[in-house]
Amino acid sequence: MRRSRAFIPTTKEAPSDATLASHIFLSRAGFVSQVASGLYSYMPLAKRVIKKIENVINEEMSKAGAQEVELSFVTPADLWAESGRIEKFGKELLRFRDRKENLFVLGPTHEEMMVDLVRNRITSYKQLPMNLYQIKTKFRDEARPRFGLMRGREFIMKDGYSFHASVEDMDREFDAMEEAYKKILVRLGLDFRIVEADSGAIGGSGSKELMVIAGSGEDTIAICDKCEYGANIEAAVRSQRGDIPAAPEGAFNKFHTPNINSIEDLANYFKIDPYYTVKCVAKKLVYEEDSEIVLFYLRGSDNLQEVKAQNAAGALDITDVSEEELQALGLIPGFIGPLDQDKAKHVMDVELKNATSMVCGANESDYHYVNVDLSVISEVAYFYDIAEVNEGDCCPKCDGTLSFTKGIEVGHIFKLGTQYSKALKAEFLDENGKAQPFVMGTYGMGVSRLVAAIIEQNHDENGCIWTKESAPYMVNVMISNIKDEAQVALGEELYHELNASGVECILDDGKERFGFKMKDAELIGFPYTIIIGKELENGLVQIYDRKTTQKTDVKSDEIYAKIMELI
RNA sequence: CGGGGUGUAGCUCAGUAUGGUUAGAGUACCUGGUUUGGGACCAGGGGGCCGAAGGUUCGAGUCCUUUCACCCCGACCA
Repeated sequence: MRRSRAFIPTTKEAPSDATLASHIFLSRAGFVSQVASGLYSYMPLAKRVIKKIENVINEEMSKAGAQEVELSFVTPADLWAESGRIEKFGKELLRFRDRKENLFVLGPTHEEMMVDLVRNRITSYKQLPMNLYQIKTKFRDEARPRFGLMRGREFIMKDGYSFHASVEDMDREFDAMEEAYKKILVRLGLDFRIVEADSGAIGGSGSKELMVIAGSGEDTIAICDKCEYGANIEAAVRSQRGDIPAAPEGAFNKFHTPNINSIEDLANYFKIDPYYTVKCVAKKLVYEEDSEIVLFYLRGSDNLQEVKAQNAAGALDITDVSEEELQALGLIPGFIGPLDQDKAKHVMDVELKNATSMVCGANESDYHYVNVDLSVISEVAYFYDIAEVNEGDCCPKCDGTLSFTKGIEVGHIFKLGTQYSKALKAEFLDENGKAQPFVMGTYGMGVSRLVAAIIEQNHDENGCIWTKESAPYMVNVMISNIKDEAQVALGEELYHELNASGVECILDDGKERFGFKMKDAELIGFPYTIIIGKELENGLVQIYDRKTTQKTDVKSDEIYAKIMELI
């Protein structure tokens, strides 16, 4: 492609609302253009990158034995009613009626559609397993789209669904998909981590997220410094703490603790480690029909993980509670404790089971109990892992230490089980001629989000730095002075040679000056730019490596061989 | 969905408190010239229903009402 003919509208300034590097650079370099909230048009460069990513996905899916299909974007609302998700998905589902007044939704994900496709077509265990996927535009009417391509309403996603005769076979496929996804991200040149995730309300026996490591990521993940363990903070667990502080001594007693109503004050007052205090976090749990206040108890050194808390209570939602609401129940904020207390439901963190030498609220203003032995209630209390892991905690898989990092969720794989096949009555006959619902797995990967994630991880102050497998063009042949005939001649020759060799390249034949062309090349982020400039008089050209920003002199008659070697 | 903000040239923004020539700048674009290794310079030029609708007024980008869009914080996000 000739730069002079290409539709690559680069700009010096970014849209005022762009804050993320990917949003700024993809806009400035002429990859995308916003048309409405969460809606973007892809210009030629972006389209090329998307195709690159799709190719990698297609190749790896093909190797893994998955088959590509394409389901209609507009999906009948009936199917969503059948699975019950039309309610659950709520306003994110964009609904509309056709001229015959039939209700449709724009597909935000395609479980129902895929199950509908295979039901009554795959009818025997002999036809299983089956893995079908598509790469397609999705639409979710997000309450608040943001961050450019990272969280749009319309986005491109690869979504795959596998069908199995047994849980064991689904597990096997799940592992195979994890491997395939790993290969895709490795090929795209990304630094990522596969982490354990909260399965959420959708259920299923397990799920993992593929996180691209980037400071701008919206998810916090805990990773081990020694082994492969990694988990979303919502799901992260830890092993027993190694360096347990010395326990305070003394006998059970009730102490006057005037105005001591925070963990910090309490620990200071008794000169003990917060580890030996009991923290109470009150939350309102919302269920389908009603809601209630639940008290969550943890060690003072820990914080409540709300997703875990919500799961522990089996609730749909978890919200904050005001002091007034607590007082209305007869609870005294700052002095709530688990002993002799039945005003609200309790959930105790597993670490409190049989804990001794604890200080906790006495459910009486300005009083705490000390040296409490919680084994007295360990038989009857409800224990659940509700603590959020802290940085420095012990890895649950080895003796390493956990640390936090931010990640961008670019993939999510789920063990769905029979949830959808049961709801939609998608069954096959097993060896015994008995009807069974399909055991399913589902595997998603955000294609347009990957475009943004690549840039989040690979950019500098001057612009994009595309990885080799994702670059819209591998080589930019830059003629620095279009009026110099020798430069033009070599540029044209090289351009034709590279094209003939199947190298994707741009010939920068514009009339701009050197500095402008360099800034442009850096902004767009071609992995290599061949600078044909004034050194040509001495028989030299340069190769500019976008990643290292190094310029290397190469003899002009060796440049073709050299660049072919690099790419 | 709650709270806040902004809509003026392709883009980034002045101008709006106090209504009054022909609505501005930078950048981008076009023409001519100079320049040619880090977004260059000079001269000339095109480009606007001042988000939309209604109202007040002799007169509205500016005041009033309604409405739409976009953005930010939060909630939400199989």
